Amino acid sequence: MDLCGSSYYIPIGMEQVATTSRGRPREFDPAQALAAALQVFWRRGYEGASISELTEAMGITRPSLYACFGNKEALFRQALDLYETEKLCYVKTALEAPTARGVAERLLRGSLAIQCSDSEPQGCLGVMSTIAGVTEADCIRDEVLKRRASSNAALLARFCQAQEEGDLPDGIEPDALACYLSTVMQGMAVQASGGASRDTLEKLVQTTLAMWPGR
Amino acid sequence: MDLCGSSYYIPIGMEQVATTSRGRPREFDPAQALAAALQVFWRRGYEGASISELTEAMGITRPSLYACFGNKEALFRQALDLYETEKLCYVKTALEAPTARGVAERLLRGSLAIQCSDSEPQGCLGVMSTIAGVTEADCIRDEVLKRRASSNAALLARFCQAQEEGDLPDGIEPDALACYLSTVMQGMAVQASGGASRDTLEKLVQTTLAMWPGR
DNA sequence: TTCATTATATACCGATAAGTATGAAATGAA
DNA sequence: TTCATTTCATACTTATCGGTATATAATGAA
Repeated sequence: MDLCGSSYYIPIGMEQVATTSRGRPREFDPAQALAAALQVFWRRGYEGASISELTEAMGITRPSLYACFGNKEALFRQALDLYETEKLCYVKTALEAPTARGVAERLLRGSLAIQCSDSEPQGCLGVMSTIAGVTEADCIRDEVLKRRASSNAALLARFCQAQEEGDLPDGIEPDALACYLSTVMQGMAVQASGGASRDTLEKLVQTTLAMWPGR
Repeated sequence: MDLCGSSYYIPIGMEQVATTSRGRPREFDPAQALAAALQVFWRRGYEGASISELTEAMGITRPSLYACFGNKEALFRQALDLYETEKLCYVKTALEAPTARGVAERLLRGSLAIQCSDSEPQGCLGVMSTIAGVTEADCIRDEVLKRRASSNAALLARFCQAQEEGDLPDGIEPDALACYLSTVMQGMAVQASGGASRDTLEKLVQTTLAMWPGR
């Protein structure tokens, strides 16, 4: 796979900036095409998204897709990257909340906001990609699980800090709480995928917070 | 589609019992074959399970599958029926617990037991089938959502009763609690699909119960 | 035995999947 | 202009999908 030349993603360690290309100029914007691909993966899942559907949504031809993004799997990874930076950025700020309960509230509300957008698919791309593809590309599943694990680690670290600050509910360990909160968020994604309304999920967030000891 | 004669599933309203057939006798046990099919659907999801994989696991040929079960979708529905009667039977007894908290505990533990079997796939067939197939056979998704809704209705009814008995946590409505509990169980299924260990899920159940007000 | 009936095995069908070969078109460099 | 380079458009490849046609084998009934 040759990703040199004027390819969109500049190989690591190339001293020569690849913005000035020599041959025929590309007629589409890779960033825009990738955003369109993300929407398709988000709606259909990895296996459910066919190359034909992707190219149509991206407004490019099949060989252009392969030349620019490598193959379906590589395209999906790049879509995942975009999803993380654009949609999961709320996680970082959520972890900066002053209390453990505040972290939970920000995470739940952030998750709600993504999954109930009127203009975007319902549900969570990550949850879809681990569940849907129990068979499929195992590497896809592993990739998503790896990213999820790193996110969980950050949450765990935050709750460890909370424990030191005496900020956790009685008798609950940081890892247990992190796992619990992740689970609720993943359950929320399942609800959203199933077509749950924004009101339903709003109420779900409220209920979860109501169950959280020590308002 | 002709399902008469000695077919396994006797058409409704046939006065003539179909157990005594006339032609060549079937060489496999439909119930056993269906159980094998369930395992495949459970591991792979509806779309992920190919007819070839199904027939191999069922130990029958392709035309036998179609003759006996109709088609892939009909086979899946029958597998769902089997899943409900064999794997989801714990729901019924769970609802008979004396307190709302007892209902939750039985549901969570029952769910745990299914999803952590050593001999069977991890995760929940129902959750897989709604998430995985956001694209795929919409009718499959709708079917599973319909069954889930009926199960949710039963849970809601039980929590309404609990409310009358003054058995609900303060300030929490029956529908909110039912939705919350369903969500946690669905999140558990996501965790299980992702390979979470039995210990992890045990702890998750404990944490969820610890969050439940009023021991 | 003869025949209608049902199940089996094999080989096939059209559709679609992911991925690619090939030649024309558009650029910068020489 | 000439040429190496890169993109684009069309058409193709191989594999697999769900589903079926067809012929043969095994049974009960007449």
